[in-house]
Amino acid sequence: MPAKAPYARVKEFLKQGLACGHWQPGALMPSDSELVTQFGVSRMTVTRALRELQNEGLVTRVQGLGTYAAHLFRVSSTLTIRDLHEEILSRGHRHHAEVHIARQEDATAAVAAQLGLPKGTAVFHTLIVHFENNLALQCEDRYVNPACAPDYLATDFTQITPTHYLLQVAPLWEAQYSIEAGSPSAREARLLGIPAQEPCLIIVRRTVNRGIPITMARLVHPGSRYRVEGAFKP
Amino acid sequence: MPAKAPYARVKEFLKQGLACGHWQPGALMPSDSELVTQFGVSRMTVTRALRELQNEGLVTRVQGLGTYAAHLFRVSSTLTIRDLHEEILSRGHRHHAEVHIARQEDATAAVAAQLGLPKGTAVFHTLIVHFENNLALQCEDRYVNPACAPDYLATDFTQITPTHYLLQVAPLWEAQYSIEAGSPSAREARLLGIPAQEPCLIIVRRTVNRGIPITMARLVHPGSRYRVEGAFKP
DNA sequence: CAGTGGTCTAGACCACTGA
DNA sequence: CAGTGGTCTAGACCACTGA
Repeated sequence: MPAKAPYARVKEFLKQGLACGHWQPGALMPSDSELVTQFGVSRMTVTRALRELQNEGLVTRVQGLGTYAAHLFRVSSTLTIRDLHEEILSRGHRHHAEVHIARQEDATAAVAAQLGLPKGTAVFHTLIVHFENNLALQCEDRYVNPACAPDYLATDFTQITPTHYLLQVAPLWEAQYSIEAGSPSAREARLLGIPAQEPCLIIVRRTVNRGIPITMARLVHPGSRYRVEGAFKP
Repeated sequence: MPAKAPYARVKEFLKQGLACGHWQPGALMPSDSELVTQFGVSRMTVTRALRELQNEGLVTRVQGLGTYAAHLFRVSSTLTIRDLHEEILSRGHRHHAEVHIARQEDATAAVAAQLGLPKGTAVFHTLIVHFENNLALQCEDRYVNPACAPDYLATDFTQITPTHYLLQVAPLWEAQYSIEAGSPSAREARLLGIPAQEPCLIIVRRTVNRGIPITMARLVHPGSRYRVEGAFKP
């Protein structure tokens, strides 16, 4: 096992001090030059340790003032959103999809606004139900900006998920999403094969690439069959 | 406006190339030394740009081989979990809390297992309902490891939320959580003042500090009044 | 003014990979 | 072996803050 890198030792030292409360939130922490002296390393090394702590939200650095222990009232975590097909396969289960709608439509006012297009513009619309071991897991109602993916409707969605296809067409994404609990629409309940009053986990996601809206999707999951999990670490 | 820093220019250049598909996922990207030559900067500067792209999951670097465009099939995002009190105040609304339970109990087998304690150990239990402008927003059912917060029950929970208090006692957290849709229990429905069949967003969170479990909480929110939002960027 | 963090340079040594 | 990324050093100049 190789010795720990100096920047990692500095980082570890500071992290320990924060964890044991040696520096309370808001407290002034050692300056760069103090750490240089204390650890006998160059300033670049100290800087790297502190920049990583800053990126992790553990410290706040202010030019001219110093480095402060962060107020951890906002804890951020990494939530991984995966392609459903891949997620199901990784559990060792079978995935298949039923395509109920795959056509071009004139955008309603709401859809047009979300995709940044004039009302009435032709957009692609798909409605697909995804199954894990023959149990309905997700009803995916999606609109796509044709300018971003002109061949979208030529895809065989029983083989390739829209998410997978769109990631290939536009590899870099920005997105906003919301996660809420709600009731399925009558059609969604029928397609998912669940009672109309079953609570569902509903994710609404809007995706943008280089400022151009690509797609928006409403993903409805039976509450008893799906949940989002995550972890956060300091 | 100050000129953009050199490391930021290198990073921007690479990000653009990835966004426009110039480097497809898995493709070999320019080496450190090529970028040094191309941009006329020192290697530390190039390294910083690439390390940040690596931390963002956009590239993969392998010693001896090179830098590769990442496969973006997993997109990770930052989900911010905030202290509810702060969250409500930041919307300019009023927050108040009703404390229904605040006592010591003998841990059931399930609670003991989650907190890493023997069954029957004394633990702290609170049940608090949080209101935003007099509308119930969250029913918080929480168990706390007394070893981590011996004075927990002395807190006035109408003034200080358990989250806020525990963040002060143990500032650095690790946690696992799950988010799901479900029905409230009969008691939760009564406390929240909602129909028993209203879909709820349920967050279960277990928190650990330096390997020692601190607390576990079941947070139940009326689906019509609360949702989790987030964004991800490459 | 002295002290702070933000950033950069021009070198260096190392472990690693594949030819 | 030449080329790759991982990391470090010892300096430097700058913008910024508060005394």
